[in-house]
Amino acid sequence: MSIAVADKQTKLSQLRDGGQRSFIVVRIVRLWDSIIPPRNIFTGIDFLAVDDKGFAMHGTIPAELADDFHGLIKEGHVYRIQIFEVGPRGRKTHLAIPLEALLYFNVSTVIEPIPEGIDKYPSHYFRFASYDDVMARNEKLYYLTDVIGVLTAATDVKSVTLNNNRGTSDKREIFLTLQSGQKIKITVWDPKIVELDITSIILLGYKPVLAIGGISIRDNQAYKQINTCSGTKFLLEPNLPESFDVRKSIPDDGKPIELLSSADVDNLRDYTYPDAKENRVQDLLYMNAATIKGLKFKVKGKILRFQTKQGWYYNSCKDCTFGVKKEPSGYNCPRHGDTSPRMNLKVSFIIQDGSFKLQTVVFGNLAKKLTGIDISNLTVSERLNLDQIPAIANSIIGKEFEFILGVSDQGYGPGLNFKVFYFDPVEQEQDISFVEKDNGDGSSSKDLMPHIQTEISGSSHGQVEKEKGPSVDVVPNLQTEINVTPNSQAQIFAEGGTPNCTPSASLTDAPNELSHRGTRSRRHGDSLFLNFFPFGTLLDRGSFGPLFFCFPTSSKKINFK
DNA sequence: CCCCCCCC
Repeated sequence: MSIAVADKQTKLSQLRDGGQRSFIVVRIVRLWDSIIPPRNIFTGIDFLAVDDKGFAMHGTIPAELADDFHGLIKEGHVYRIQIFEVGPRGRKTHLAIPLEALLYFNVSTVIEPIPEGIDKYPSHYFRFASYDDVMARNEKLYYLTDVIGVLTAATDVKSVTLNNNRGTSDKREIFLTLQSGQKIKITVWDPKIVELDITSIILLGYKPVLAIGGISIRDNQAYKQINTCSGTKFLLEPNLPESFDVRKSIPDDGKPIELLSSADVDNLRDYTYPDAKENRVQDLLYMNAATIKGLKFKVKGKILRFQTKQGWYYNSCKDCTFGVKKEPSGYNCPRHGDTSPRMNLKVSFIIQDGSFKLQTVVFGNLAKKLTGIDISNLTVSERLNLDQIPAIANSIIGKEFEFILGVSDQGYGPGLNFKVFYFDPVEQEQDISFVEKDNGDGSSSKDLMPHIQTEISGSSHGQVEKEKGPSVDVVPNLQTEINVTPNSQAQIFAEGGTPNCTPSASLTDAPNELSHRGTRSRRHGDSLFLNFFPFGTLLDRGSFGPLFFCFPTSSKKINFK
């Protein structure tokens, strides 16, 4: 096979929009099938390419050409690429880096591996965001976010029912402590769940440093929803300067990652409402409901009494929490159509701090935890007694709690009504408290990092922000790659370990790597996980049991504050 | 084909 020789090489930073006459030489540092959830639509093969100047570009191989190039391009390898196009993408979203111009393969593109003399090509490219960066970002940003931190905890896998009859999707929450000491919760969606092999990570026996490239951040009302997407890449114990910074700030405590119950985490708003402002009951009374909509507040108060004039439960759809009423045709849910009703707790109560009082409402499972009311255990007469709350609830009268509150439009009548998003009993003796470090600027790593990309001047794509320098790993092949082959769960390679611990042993070598195109056929090994860790039994506890426990040996009480 | 829950 003979390949026409383009006359000259161009560096990525010099590329202009349009068809390219010259060739480029780049390392493919990330490579993924771009798949849009929840219907798993395959839009093409995307990649992140870096040249020997440390300049990065997002590239894409259109879906029609994917089969032609699939076997020719592998993550971690360096290629000479000739005859391609440069330009923006129609839908500007989920790009790996803040650069609007992409590399586009076309039917004439020629790609040749460069086997030697490739040490100058960085093995990784990250632009790690600080906690404050993460909190400032949302779906308006067209590019994805990279983070690095210590992986401290993970939940079991839970199936989520999507809106608008779009089926279900599996998720697992993981918790990352960033260098500043602040924690973020990241939702890992199927099929990324198998790429972060939690079983193997537990077996490490310590909490590892984890770099994550390409997560998307959304504002979901007041809290940050941080999701994986098809472009997300996990790197365990990466050989990066930032790894050392993170480890220096967050020393190894010698314990494996914690396993949390997804049900509990869904009610844990310390993570999902990190911006909740501390306030007194008194402060909230002077606020304007219209202007604080969506905001969350952290307040302390005692439970004065219940308000049961409008009952302590409502009837909801059996499959969701929409309220349903009896119609001539039966019960009808806007989401699930014909349904049957079930009782759902909706408990209104007054909290007091000094002489100031606040009307609040708490729903569902959170209400069950707060009040101790278990609807399935009630007698018929208790259920029928709409204006008298079951006696067990009275045990919390007079008790003090810290609440996460937000204005509710589901309250009782006009005026300020607050919905409870989370509560935590205020106890005399605190057991173990997580000590949050003050939030420094988290930028010490910046000084150690080469600023290659930002030093490039006269780039034709002036969009690269000066926010952070790139993190460039110039020592390839030393970091542990997470093995993504579904049936090799127990394999995690140690630093500098096995010979197949090379970038090429990553995503593209998994035999069924492309099998999820347009399908939902892939299953992960969750049943194995659940067999190992019987969450249901361990976590079936009273209202105020330990929030978390550490598998497998200890069952300590931890207050996340 | 176009980026997933978290409602009441």
